[in-house]
Amino acid sequence: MPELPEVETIARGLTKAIVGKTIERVDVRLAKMALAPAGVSFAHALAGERIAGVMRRGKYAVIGLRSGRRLVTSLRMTGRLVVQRPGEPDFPATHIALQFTDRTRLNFADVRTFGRMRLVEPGEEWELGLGIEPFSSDFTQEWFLSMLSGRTTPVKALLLDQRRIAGIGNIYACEALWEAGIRPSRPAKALTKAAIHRLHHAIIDVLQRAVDLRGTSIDDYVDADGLQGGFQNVLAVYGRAGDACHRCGTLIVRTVIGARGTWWCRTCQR
DNA sequence: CTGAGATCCTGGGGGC
DNA sequence: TGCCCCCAGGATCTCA
Repeated sequence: MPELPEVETIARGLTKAIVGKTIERVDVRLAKMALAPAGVSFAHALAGERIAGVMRRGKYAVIGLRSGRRLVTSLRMTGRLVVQRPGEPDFPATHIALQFTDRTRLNFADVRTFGRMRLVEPGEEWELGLGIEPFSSDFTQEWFLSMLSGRTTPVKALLLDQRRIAGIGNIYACEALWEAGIRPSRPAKALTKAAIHRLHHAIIDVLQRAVDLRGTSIDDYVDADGLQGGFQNVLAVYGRAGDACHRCGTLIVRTVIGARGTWWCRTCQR
């Protein structure tokens, strides 16, 4: 599932690969994945546009266009944005293909077809309700403390809520809670100030280490060049049910919180 | 405001 | 070994 580190890696790769290129035509093979504008106008609106830059916001990849419009892409679970060179076959399950004038293509592929692209007009607010960036100066210990305070919700569910913090998904929520030594089901208001500070630090640390390793490739994720990340090799808990905790040797367990698989250590996370 | 549940899909895993 | 069935999972919406 592409989360902040994966989308950041994709955005950086796309910056190198497609900035300055001009879109010649767009093939929308699965209409529902081009959310707006609906119908053929999506492809028509993009034809002739030039790529100005690529950035990330939360788990969204934002492709900036010379006109000031932005192509906002949500990858959901299995979406991929991969650049194809001339002569290379389309990536499997490509549902939207941006063909550039130099014959390279940007393929938006998604086996489960949950991903979406949306063309946003200049000045149009698309990120209303999206929470703060973990790497921004807004993500302070004080803000985090007040966000968690008084809530009976399991702390893990709050980490996954994109309206509060943008970019954390299931993998990095599990990993950060392990690093901070906090039980994922713990009601947020039951955390000590010291624990909240540890978690704040762990979130930034885990996300930064994952960005440095170009993301986590478990099932589907690959970067803009089709390459896998490296963080799957250093995961502490995610997907490790039955394996020994790196810290204490206790076997990692999998439980369900908020309908999400949750991996953690019963000994070091309290 | 908050939480629960449904929805969308399909590859892959589990069960028999 | 082979086949069928079930279901995870992010964002969004509805409902209590």
